[in-house]
Amino acid sequence: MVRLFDLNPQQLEAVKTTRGPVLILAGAGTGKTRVITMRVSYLLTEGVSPDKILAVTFTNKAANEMRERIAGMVDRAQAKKLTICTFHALCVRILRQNIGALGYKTNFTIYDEGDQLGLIKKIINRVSARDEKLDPNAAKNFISKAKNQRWKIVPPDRAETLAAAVFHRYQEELKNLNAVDFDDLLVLTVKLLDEHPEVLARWRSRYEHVMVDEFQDTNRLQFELVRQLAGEHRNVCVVGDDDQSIYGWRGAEIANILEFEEHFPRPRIVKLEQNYRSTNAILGAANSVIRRNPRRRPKGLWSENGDGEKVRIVEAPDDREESTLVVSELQKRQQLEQAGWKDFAIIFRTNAQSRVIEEQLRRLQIPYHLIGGRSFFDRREVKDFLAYLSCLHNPADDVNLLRIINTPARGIGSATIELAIQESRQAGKSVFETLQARAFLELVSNKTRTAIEAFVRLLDGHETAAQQPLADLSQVASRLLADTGYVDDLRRTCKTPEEALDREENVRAMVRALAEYQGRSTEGLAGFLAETVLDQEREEKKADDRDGVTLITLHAAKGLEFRHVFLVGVEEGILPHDRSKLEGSLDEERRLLYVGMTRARQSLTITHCSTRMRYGNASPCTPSSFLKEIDGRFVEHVTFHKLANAPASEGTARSHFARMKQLLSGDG
DNA sequence: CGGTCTATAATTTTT
DNA sequence: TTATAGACCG
Repeated sequence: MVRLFDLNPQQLEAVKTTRGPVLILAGAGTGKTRVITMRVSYLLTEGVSPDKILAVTFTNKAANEMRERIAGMVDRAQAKKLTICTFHALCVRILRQNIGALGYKTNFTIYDEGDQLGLIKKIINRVSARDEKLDPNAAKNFISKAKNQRWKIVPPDRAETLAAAVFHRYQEELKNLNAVDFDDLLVLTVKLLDEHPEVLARWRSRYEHVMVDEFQDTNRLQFELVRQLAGEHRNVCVVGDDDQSIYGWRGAEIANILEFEEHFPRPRIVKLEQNYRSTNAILGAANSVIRRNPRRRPKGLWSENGDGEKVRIVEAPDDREESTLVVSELQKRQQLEQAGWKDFAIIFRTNAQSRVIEEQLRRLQIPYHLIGGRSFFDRREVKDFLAYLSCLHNPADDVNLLRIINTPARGIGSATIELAIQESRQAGKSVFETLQARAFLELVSNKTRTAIEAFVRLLDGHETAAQQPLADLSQVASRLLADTGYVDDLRRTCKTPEEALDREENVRAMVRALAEYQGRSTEGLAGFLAETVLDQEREEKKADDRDGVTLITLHAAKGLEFRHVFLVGVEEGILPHDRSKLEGSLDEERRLLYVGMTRARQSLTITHCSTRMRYGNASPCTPSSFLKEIDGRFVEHVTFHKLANAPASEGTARSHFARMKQLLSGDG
């Protein structure tokens, strides 16, 4: 049953306002997730049919969590009928049914960013003259930005820039390949609903209530989609916090939340400001920083958790000393409070900062858990594996074919590949088809021809095996790996045996994932590939339940909380990052600091250095200008010397003392 | 063709 | 410092 009596008045209002547009401004730690799940349950008790409710999130993780929490509150059968998914998954669902109207086939494949880059490189080579060089990554960003702003695709003859020409070609090519990229999922869905009223009508009536989580992260297209789906009945409830908008560089439009009323007039606006996470010292400090941002919805977090210890700001001589200090402070606290390592997080702006800290933690044999960095799915061997599978599924997929055509090296070099691409373009055929064309084979040397023929036979054979109705796909995959000698090659090319072992294990994990998928689905290779592309949840589950200190970037830390937080490297140039000044996104950097600060429940320590090793040499550093903005009442400046020599810092000793007192008074 | 060497650049990363 | 992309030679 829905336990409404647990909610504070604002939360209650958010839950019970079920008609018309609602904007819930949910500050950090204000029980947002509870409000969303309760609201869904409440809708059900009001008699709304579960299949009329749509809840959209950004990540699969968030969607899964929401689903689980709701499942624990309501009838199982009802919970199953709710639509809880990411924007992208929703788009796939819509497109799989109706993309035909846009001239694509319903079995389109989804390109991830790697595939995208591969295609762009191919096009740049073709379009641009030798003297002109265009950075493929820059082109990719340009294309993504253009799509998210709903630019019209400019025909190449009228394109003012090379980038625009590449954009046009890219889009053409994608359609030929019957492929869509991540952005297209949104672009095409919005286009579809825009141009086909009958489709729009169908999806509009499908959902009577639309909820969106992390609304501050939506981009223009996502907002447009929400408007299309909810524009008529206007039962739309968006939840977010403009102060935690940190993905502007990815196209998130903070204006969506700031100017919500313009698109959904007269909404009910509910501010959740009571924080259940942190002490008032932490909240006061965080409030004083974020208040400086010009464009935001004013709000202030408060809590009933007491003042707590002051936020400590420490200056260290250099980054190495900084790590030593942070790690030893952390260790002291852990012992004093009998805390688990899981209670601690060290948060930084850039991944590179984690290195020195890791060294320190390793030296003291403190378990830790580094989040992010390179995603599992960005690993070379994982991508190769998926590319092989894609080729089995669809050999006409040039991008994936080119990825593995000479991996491991099998005697098909760049000159041959170049020639094959050219031929395939002239003949209007896929590269794989070209490789089998007599005309093409006559152009290459005997040796190369043999290599190509062997490659074609290899793919053909396994493709046939994979297409068998009852094929054991994981077995086909293992055999393919063996036949290509991929694993042997992996071992050979790795510098250290550990690396080889690690990579080998990654490949095995993919084979296992495929077996697991086949155990629960009948969608075959296509289904596995689509799911894998859209749910690249990192393989960190094992590490998750092990005890350990969390090392994490500010971005990745959003949404998490820790008892004790160390925010390191808070220096001008790092936070705010130098690049942000060029881009004029200082506000977003301030929000990053705000997000970092509000992760802490009990204690927050901010450190900065006088000198830092940057790219191999020492460079002087000054404290972040944001630090001056923190209200002095909540701060304690601790000198490095004092901290380094004291057996326990003042703050720690005080909290220890408080704890003792609590124990003695018998209510601890 | 395939390995090695040198130049270059360097946030953040939900799908 | 380090990763990676392109140039260069065997």
